[in-house]
Amino acid sequence: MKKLSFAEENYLKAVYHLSNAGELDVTTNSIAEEMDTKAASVSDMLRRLSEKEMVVYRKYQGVKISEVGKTAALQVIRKHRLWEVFLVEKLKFNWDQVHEIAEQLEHIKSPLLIQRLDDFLGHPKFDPHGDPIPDENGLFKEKPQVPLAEVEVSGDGIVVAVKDTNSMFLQHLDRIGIYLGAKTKVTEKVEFDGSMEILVDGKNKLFISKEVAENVLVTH
Amino acid sequence: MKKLSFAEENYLKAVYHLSNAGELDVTTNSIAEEMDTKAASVSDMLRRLSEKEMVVYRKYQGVKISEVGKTAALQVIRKHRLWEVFLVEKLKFNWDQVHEIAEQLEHIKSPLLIQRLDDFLGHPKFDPHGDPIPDENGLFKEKPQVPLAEVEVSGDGIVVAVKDTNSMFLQHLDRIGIYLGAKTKVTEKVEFDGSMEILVDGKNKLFISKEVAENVLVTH
DNA sequence: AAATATTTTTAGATTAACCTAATTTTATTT
DNA sequence: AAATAAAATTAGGTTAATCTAAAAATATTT
Repeated sequence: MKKLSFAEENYLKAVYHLSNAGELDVTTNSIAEEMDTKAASVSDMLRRLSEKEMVVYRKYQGVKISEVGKTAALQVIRKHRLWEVFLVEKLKFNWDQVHEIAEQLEHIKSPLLIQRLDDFLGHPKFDPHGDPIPDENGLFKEKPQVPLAEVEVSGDGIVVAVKDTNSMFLQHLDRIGIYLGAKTKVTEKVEFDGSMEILVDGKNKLFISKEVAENVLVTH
Repeated sequence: MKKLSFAEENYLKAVYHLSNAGELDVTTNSIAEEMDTKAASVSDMLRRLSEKEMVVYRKYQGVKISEVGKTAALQVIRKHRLWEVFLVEKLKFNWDQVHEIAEQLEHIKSPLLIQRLDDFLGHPKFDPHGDPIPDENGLFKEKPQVPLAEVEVSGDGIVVAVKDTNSMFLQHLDRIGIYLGAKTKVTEKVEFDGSMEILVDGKNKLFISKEVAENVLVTH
């Protein structure tokens, strides 16, 4: 596996994240939006990543990350998250200050460095945002997923799955603005009917019913 | 002062080093050799660095680093040396393993990161090879350093730096028992080949070649 | 199923950083 | 001081990564 450029690593990471760990196909436009570039640039890069067999690319049909690509993406993610731990635990940064710096540090190439850093940090399993840190083989434990209904008031979460997948329910989620990856904070819980008030992405206040709260799964 | 690319920073650093801290004019070929590129590439880059007023460039006459250029170079050198201290002191690397990794880390852009790293390391004044670490303003104190080769017979010294930092040389020093901080006494000098006999820490008698004697720097 | 809109790709430019080959300038010999 | 050698620059090309504008493919609406 020849080594990737910074740009290639960044695209791979974006594909990995948008595909929910490599499960779904990802569209050109969603990558362009995520990376703040133009669709034309994305098409170009996908062609190149495809030649290197990092993704499986069918024109006009979107991309899926390949097994090699997934391994490469996970190593970059591993480095990113280990550096974030370092910045918060050792250099006393706040968790909201570390992302930008880790975006740079994640591209440093030295397997030995990462091994030593991991040792130095005591083999942490989660980064300061609660995201799991893959090991040298790209394996990691997912945080347990809980229904929003079980989250305490003021508890944060990220929507990672839905229990019920019937389309009426999914359409309802679309309509009210709940989607995979959305950040949630429970702001109020109503005892008698199981409904709740939540804040989505720190800005959209929503009232959701017990039915919804029980079927939206978040990490916490 | 707009920010520089990795390549620009590397060229600036090379100019700074080759000019003996910005004193002398530097030739195109010497830069090409130092950086392992072609003279044509160097000319190209010098033109660009000159437009950015990082160097004073007169065609066919060589370059001198400008005041802004010197400041920029010193900040990169500061970062390089702080990261080297981190790698040796915290991550337990040997002094011959850190240069390559620090070459990458030195380009990370975040003044706050460097400030915090400096705090974390306890404001070291010298890197693992004995080279001084410039402060935020680019100032540093040099220890008066002389090559062992220039020390008189019966002259004492303490090893404070090495001129050559390639890892083969450093490993050789490790093997024969010369390290930063070692006390030296020149016991005999051989005229015809420049080799010498020294006593390390008052107990280990060593024969060292001219090459070694010229590349080990001591205070006296 | 046609028309329209949206998404994606291609075509063609641009910039940074490199290269080789040719040319120009400076230095060294004879 | 010519001739030759060495050093440096320019000319012109390449690659990665971007862009805008045009064309093509797919999706949606009427």
